[in-house]
Amino acid sequence: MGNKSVQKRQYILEKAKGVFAKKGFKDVTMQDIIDACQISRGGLYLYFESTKEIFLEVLKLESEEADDTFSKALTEECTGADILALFLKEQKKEILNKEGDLTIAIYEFFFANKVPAKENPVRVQFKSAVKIIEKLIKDGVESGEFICENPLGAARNIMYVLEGLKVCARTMGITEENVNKEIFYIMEGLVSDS
Amino acid sequence: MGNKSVQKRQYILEKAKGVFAKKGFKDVTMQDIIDACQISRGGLYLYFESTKEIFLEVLKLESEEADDTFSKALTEECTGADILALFLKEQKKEILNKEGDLTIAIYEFFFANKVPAKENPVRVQFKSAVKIIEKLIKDGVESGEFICENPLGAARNIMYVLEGLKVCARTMGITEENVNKEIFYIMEGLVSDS
Amino acid sequence: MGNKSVQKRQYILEKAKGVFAKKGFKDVTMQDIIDACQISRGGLYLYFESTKEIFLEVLKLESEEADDTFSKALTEECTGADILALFLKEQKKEILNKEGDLTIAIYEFFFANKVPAKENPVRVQFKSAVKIIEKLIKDGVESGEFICENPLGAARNIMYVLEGLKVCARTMGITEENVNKEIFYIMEGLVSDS
Amino acid sequence: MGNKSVQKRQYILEKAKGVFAKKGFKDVTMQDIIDACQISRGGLYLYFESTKEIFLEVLKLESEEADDTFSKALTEECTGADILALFLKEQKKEILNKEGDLTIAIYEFFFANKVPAKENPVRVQFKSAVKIIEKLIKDGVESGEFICENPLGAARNIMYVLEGLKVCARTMGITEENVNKEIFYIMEGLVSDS
DNA sequence: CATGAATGAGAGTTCATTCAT
DNA sequence: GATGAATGAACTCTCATTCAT
Repeated sequence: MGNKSVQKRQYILEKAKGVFAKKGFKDVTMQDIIDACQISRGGLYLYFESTKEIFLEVLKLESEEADDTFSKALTEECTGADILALFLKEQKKEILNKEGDLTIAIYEFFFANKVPAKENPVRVQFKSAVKIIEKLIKDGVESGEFICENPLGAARNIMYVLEGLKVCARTMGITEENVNKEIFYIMEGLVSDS
Repeated sequence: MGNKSVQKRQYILEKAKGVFAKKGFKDVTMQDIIDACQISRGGLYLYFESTKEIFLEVLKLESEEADDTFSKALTEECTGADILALFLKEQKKEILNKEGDLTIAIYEFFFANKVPAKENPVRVQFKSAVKIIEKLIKDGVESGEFICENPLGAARNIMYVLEGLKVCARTMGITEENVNKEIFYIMEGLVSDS
Repeated sequence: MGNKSVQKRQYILEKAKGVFAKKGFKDVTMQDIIDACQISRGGLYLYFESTKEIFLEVLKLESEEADDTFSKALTEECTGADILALFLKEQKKEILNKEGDLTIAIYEFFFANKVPAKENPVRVQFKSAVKIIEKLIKDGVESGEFICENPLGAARNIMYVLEGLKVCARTMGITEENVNKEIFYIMEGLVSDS
Repeated sequence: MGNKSVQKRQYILEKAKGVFAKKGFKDVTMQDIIDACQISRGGLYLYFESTKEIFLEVLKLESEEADDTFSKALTEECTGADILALFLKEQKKEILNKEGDLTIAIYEFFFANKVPAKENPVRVQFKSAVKIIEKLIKDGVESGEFICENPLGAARNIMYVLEGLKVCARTMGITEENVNKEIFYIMEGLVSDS
């Protein structure tokens, strides 16, 4: 149902995003969102009927924004290596930004909610990132910046490392230096090959 | 507290482990553990006062067992490459074994409970694994099986990839083939270097 | 209040009647009636301020219609026995028609809402039915169709039996045969007297 | 589960019975029963999980008690006519006792909860009452106190009249005189037959 | 007149935690 | 030591009722 005021809906989703960023998924109650939005119980239920529904909507918004950011980056005049470096820098921020992004909430949610592969936004985003990185590496190889015999394998390796860093940052703690080292290791592997 | 019967304590921890493996951390209630152990409410509280405490004790047991397994493997007469392959095979099993190990519980727990680095068992285990892999690679290089200029970097890379695979397996689903490809990519990087 | 559009008022009452027939009285919410009428919340409150008020209005309409039906039957050229048989046949239908009439709603309503005897529509209808049946029996006696020393008593007995059948049909279930037997027992008592 | 203290269970059922007698079935909340019992929320849920379950248990108790009363009456040395008169007197009390018995609650409950015929306690009790009345009439006929060609029909007629009286008493109000008249009409039909 | 978003009281349910036995 | 009944805070969800537009 294309219910109620669109602005309020957006407003709720924004506030809810903040809550999920702060508390993950499982600990978030409708009450938390009510408090964050300063609205009434019934008011919230008018728009959404569970934290699950709200979370999925938040994710939808997020992925749209992410797509925009990515497209913008790609349209700018840069070499593959530049863009990859930029991408990794962004990822570094995300990896280290322990409170304030949805990573933990996403993990918690998808641990508990099995979603068919094709509709799984995490998977979709992962796969599209792999593809883009592969493309960037290929560009870099063509322009002579990179040396790489298996761009797809390298792209996947990069994505899994980033995912590993993200989860380690949130379970065991990680320093910026740790991340730098990994990124350096990755770039090194692409630049020289000996 | 050197409390009560040690056997019962162990018994509770074993049963609790099964519960955590099945339900993660956050969804586990004291009642779940009571049911699994077939003991009384008060009986459980006599030994532990929260799921958190129980979980940490379960982890302690786990890491001791893990250490044992590792040591045993290392004492056997094998080349570095063999042991690494064996290790990766074990990891593969763990990555794909989506239900029945503590991975999700561990993630959920450490997302929510920040533990000082040195006492953080996940971190401790991660670091020790890195060290061992580094050693194995060095051995492999010495024996001519591997070519690697930066064994520590490679070891860390491997561990982050494995962590990435583990978390991806539980959030977006992963096939055995996916894991095989990643492991192959890693081994390939160690064997050939061109 | 000679409020607003009379048509809309009637329209709401008709739709509401359907809702009460389906759900009884207590389970009906203003939302149910809103949905049935496809009008707005505020729109409904403009005409009625509670399900109670709506229900009483629905009953008023009903009893008017019932009176009409009865009068029509009485004006037709029939013997008392014929009309009584016709009346009982109608009652049989009502007794067995478990979903789709207001019986349950009426019971639920008047269980909870004590209404002064003279204004109580159920009572009014009951008493008028008794009077009519009494008249029919007297007619039947006069014409030699019936034998009955106490027409008023018989009329009351008939009405209580019918009421008993109605309530039993809705609490314990009743077959058509059960009803037939009772009606037969009643008619038998009027026809023969031995 | 043969849970917890039997006394407390009985205690709750007794108090709950009072609540149902006072408020019917649908209006009774768990809170009402909590208040009546002066126990905690969780305490109540320890024994019962819904008003429906509680109500069914209350009914069970009731029917056991009713059976006892009946048996006792039957074992006493009385003629059929005496016992029938006694039974009708009891029924009169029940019919007029508008607040304080479960009649309304029973109606409300079974309007909304269709129960398989054989398990339906209302039906069971109704049928057994019919049988007993039939027996009493037969006894009366044998001893010459009654004249009746169709004891079963008469018994059913009596039960439906009583049911009708009960429901009318609760929807439209009924005086003791009304009930007396009906009982007199019934007894009259059994004694004389002209 | 009419709309429907917004409110908040209140019902249902679950669980960590305590404590008398 | 061990038991499990009892407590009450916290959550989810629903609805009658109001009110700005």
